[in-house]
Amino acid sequence: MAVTIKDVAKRANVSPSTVSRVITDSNKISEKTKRKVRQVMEEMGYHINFNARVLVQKSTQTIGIVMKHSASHSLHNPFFPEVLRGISAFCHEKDYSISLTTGNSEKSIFNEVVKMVQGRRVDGVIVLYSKKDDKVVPYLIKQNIPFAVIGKPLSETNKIMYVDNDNVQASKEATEFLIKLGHQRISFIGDDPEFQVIQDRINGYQEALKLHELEVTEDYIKSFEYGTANGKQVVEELLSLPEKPTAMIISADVNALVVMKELSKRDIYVPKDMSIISFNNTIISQLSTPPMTSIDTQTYQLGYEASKCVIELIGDPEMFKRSVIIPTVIENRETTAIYKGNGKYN
Amino acid sequence: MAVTIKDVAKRANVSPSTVSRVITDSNKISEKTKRKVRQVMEEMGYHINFNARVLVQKSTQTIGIVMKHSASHSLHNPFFPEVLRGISAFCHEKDYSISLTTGNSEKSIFNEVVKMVQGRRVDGVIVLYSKKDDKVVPYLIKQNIPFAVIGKPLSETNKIMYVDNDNVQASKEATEFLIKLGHQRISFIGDDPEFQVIQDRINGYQEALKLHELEVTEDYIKSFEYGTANGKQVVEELLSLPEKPTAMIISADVNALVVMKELSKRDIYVPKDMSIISFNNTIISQLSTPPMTSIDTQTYQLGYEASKCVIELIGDPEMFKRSVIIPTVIENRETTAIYKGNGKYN
DNA sequence: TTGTAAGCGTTATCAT
DNA sequence: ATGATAACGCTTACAA
Repeated sequence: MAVTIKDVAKRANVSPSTVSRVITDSNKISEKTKRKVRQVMEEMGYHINFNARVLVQKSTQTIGIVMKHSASHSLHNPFFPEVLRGISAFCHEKDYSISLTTGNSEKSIFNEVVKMVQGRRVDGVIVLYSKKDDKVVPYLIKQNIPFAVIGKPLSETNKIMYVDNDNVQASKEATEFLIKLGHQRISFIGDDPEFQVIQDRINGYQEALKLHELEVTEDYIKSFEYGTANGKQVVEELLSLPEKPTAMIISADVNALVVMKELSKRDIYVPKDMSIISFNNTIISQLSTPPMTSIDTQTYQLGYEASKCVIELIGDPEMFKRSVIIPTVIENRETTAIYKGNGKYN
Repeated sequence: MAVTIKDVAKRANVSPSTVSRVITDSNKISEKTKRKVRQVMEEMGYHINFNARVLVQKSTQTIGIVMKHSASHSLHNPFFPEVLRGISAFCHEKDYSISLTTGNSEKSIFNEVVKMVQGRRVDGVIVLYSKKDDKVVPYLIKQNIPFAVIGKPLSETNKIMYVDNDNVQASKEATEFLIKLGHQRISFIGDDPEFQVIQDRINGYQEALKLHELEVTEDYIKSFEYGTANGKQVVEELLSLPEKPTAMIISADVNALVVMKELSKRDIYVPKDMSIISFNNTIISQLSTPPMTSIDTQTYQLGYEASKCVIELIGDPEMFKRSVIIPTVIENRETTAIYKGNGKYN
């Protein structure tokens, strides 16, 4: 059996409460006693039992991270490690631990969240997505537990702390970037359209088109998820259109890579025949051939700010529910080119 | 204040222990009582306080995951999400939670491990690396807590559960694969040589060379870490050698990507002028241009088996300390070609 | 089958 | 500045 506070107390000839006070470095304990007790703790190899402390203090110093349904999905996307890195960094600064959901369906993840929250295993939660008809966020509101969302919540935005890019704006800028290069037939390829981030980006894309009096063609808006065969299909559909697009905005750089591969199979060269802008600017877009023009969403920062939000909220549950917008920047690399009308099919 | 077992007991006109027994679905409680108690729990919105249970049962149903020093390093490598996915999958099956280290130095990670273990926050631990002079593993042995290592431990292998590929063999096979294609000047590029996995792969590489009576040239053995400028330097050094290599084995596909980029800058074509085999077969090697010939280390499986090991070990701490070797397979893609002597510099 | 009561290892309150 | 004692919310002998 492990050494407890009582064992230490006995050996140091003090009471358990004194030992406890030494642990928290209370200023009501004399330096002399502190030294003595600390020495005994050292000798006996004492270490605090975290669970006992949690039970009485009701603070776990742990935050739970809720991934998208299908951890697999989340974990396949290089977005995840990067956001986790940001979360992790701030948690480390504040000495918080991180607990991860493991489920692979919406339902099992929801159950885990309930277990985390009701089981008092976490002091706060970060939800890594925002999705239509999602039950997690409403549940967290109801439970009144500190949480932050990465992405833009669909409702009650005033009651929710969230960290997001201005995806509408970012996508609008990406579109305008292409328009300024002379492109008129621009396609938008998302991943799962159920997530708000995709909706926002579609909106920004459409706004830009309208602003420049270009037609909004539903046929140009596609989506597929990495890992399915649909990448190929999407490319085929787009290329079989009578008016083929000359540029694409692709909402995740993994997907952009898939598209580029499919294009190259068909001898369509990027950026000569097709311009591409991807989102996220992960290592993938930096190292692809050719390196991608990509919207840097500053994923690390997204994570960092999110954990900052929750941890502050834990400290003051009544605090003003601010939301944080992380700026995006276009990394102009080599997958975008001026439209010259001399591409494969113009 | 949350609803406790006592509140439920009172309302259901039973004793707290009865409620407790209903929670654990004890077979000594009548169906009738169970139904009644469950209904009251439902009505009152009861949910178990996990920490209280942990305190008495001494089981947290949580495993801790120890990343390489610098979470950033770990998290930048697509190996990590994949191994986590495997760990996560088995943990989910067994209803275990996952807790992550957040530190970014060897020292801070070690402290976190101590906190996890001594603070009784985890029942077991998975160490995601094996490294010379690492303090974590010896500590875990000393504490006698169930743990598993992903990678080959440097000593006391009989006392340690570990899951690994046969990296010596895998690297040997990779080398022989290239030799059979006619290559004689083969370079090996690792990442951090402090990790055992790199040592093993270097050994396998050298074994193969010797077996085929090829010279082992120290100048051909290089290493660099992603994120540093050293990738460029390594390529430059290799290319300035009087006897330039015609093939490379690169110990992580992110690094391979960096090398390929540097080669392409110098108009050296893969595989025409240079053959490349990478390790890990992540999405990166699958989608690179050209797609890489890569050793699939079955990272997911590595994670899955590791969590299986710890969780079994938690169930039976005296169990035989087996080790699991996950087979590797060469994915033959387009970065390797027969050596024809007509490359850039032959 | 159910209840009583002790105990898990802390911290917090109230004395001293 | 320190000690005694009662929580915290649960499980588990032991008793009934």
